Amino acid sequence: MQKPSLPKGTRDFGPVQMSRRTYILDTIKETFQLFGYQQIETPAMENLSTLTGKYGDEGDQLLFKILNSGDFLKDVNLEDLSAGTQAVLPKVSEKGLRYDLTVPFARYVVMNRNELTFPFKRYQIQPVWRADRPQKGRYREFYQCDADVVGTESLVCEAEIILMIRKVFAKLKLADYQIKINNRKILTGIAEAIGEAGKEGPLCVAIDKLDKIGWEKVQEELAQRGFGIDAIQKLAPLVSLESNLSGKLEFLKTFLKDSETGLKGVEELEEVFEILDQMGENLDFVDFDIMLARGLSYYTGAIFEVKVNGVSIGSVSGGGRYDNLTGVFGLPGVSGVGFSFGVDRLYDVLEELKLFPEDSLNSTKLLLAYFDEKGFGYALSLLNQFRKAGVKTEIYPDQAKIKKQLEFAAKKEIPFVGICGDNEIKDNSVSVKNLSTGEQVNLEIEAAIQLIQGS
RNA sequence: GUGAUUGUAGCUCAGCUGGUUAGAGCGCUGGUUUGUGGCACCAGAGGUCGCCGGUUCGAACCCGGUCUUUCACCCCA
Repeated sequence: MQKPSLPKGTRDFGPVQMSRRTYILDTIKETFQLFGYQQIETPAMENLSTLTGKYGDEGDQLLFKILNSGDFLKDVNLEDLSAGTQAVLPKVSEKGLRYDLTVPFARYVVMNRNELTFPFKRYQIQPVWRADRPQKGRYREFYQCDADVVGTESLVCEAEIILMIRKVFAKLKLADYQIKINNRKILTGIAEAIGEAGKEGPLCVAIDKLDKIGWEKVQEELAQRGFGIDAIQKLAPLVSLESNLSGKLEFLKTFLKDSETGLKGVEELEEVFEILDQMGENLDFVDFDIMLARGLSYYTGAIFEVKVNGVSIGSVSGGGRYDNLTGVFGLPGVSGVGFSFGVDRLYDVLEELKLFPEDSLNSTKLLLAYFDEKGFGYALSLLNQFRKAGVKTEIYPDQAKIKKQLEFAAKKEIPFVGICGDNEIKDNSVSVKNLSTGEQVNLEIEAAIQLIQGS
C-alpha cells in the first residue's frame, strides 16, 4: 500500500470549489460571447517544435516535455549522453504540454487560415502547464481564459478588451482594481529617447520592478545591464512623473518628440481612449502606466495588466497586441490582440474578499426519508413525482436509521426532508420538514411540491 | 534554476536538554433516544510521527539524502 499524493503544484477541485469555479467561468464565457467571440479548444500537448523558442530561454525551461512512447532511448547514443541534455532532449521527446493558449492559437490560425473568416475572434478556456516552482497564486497546472482577435489592427479591439474586463469584474462584484495599460511602442520610444535604442527589453525588465524595489535599485540594475549614466538620468523625470492622463500624454509627446515609434504609441493609446469615448464609455478603472512592461517578447502594441487592490495576489489578467505571432508558423502580417483571465488567481481573490455567492453549492432541495422497508418503498415511489415537477430530490440509498438520514441532509445542506412513514403511506402524503427552522407539516404530494418550489 | 522554510490522528495543533504505552480540541462511529438532525452527556475507533538511511543502549526530537508545503529571487496567470 502506498499513500496517494499529487504532483507538485497541482490540485484537486472538490464540489464546493467546482461550483465556485463554474461561477467564475460562466461569467467570463457569457461576456466573451456577448462580444462575439467563439470558443475553440486545442490539444493539451503540442509538438515541441511548436512550443520551443516562443517564450524565451526561461520559458523553454518551464515547458513540460513528454517522453516519447515506446523505447524512447533507441536513438540516443553515448555521444549524445556526454554532450548533455541539449543533445538528448530532441531524441527522447517530441511533444510537450501547452504553456499558454496564445501560441497554440497562432498555430491553429495558421493551419486553418483558409477556413477562418477574418477578423477572427476566439476564446479558449483550458488548463496550461508550467514547470515553475509553486507558491501563492502560482501553480504548475492552471486555467487560462483567453480571448483574442486576429486579422485586424483596429484599436476597437483594445477598447473592447477594457470593456470586457470591466464587465466581468462588475459581475463578480469586484470594485477596487486597476486596468493598467501601456504601449510597447512607447517603451521602445523611451529607449530611443534616452539614447539606448533597441534595449527596451532589459529596460522593461528593470523598470517593471519599480513598484517592488524602488527607483534607487532600478538605477543600479540598469547600470548593471549596461545603461549609461546619462541615459539613466534622462529616465528620471519619467519615473517621478505624477500627473493625470492628459498630463502624462503631453509629457510623453515632448519626451518622445524625436522617436517616431514612440509617438505612434502615444497616438495609438489616445485613439483607444477616443474610441471608448465614442462608445459612450468612460475611463473608469483604466490607469495609463508608463512604466508597465510585460515581459513576453511578442507584444508590439498595447499591453494590459489587471491588478486587484488590497489582496495578496499578483495580476489576475494580462494581455496585449502582437503584430507577428503567426509569422514563425509561416503566415506573416497577421496582427492580433488578446488577453487572458487567470481563473485560479481570480478564485483566490474572490475567496480573500469573500465575494462568492453563498448558495452556489446546495443543489438538492429534498431528501426523502423513511423509517423502515415499507417507508423506503413508498419513498422510492415518490421520487419520480418530485423530480418530474423539477424538484431536485434524492433518497438515502442504503436503508438506514432516520437519524442518519437527517444528519446526511443537514450535512449536505439539503433544505427539506420528506418523511415517509406509516401515517403518510396511509393517506398518500408526505411530512415535509424544514431543516433550518425545524418546522414540519404533513402535506399532499402536490402541496409539498408547491411548498418546496416556493421556498 | 538559486536561497530559505514546513511535515505528528480526517482537520487545527501540543509533545521539555534524545528516555517506558505519542496527547488535546474539533470531526468521526456507537449509545442515552425503535416517528425525527442540530444541543447535552457517556463510550469507542483512529497515528509506518512524510519517506529512506545514519548516529545512539535508546530517535517524533540529532545528522545526511529525498519528497512535500510555504516564502523570497528569476519569471509569470
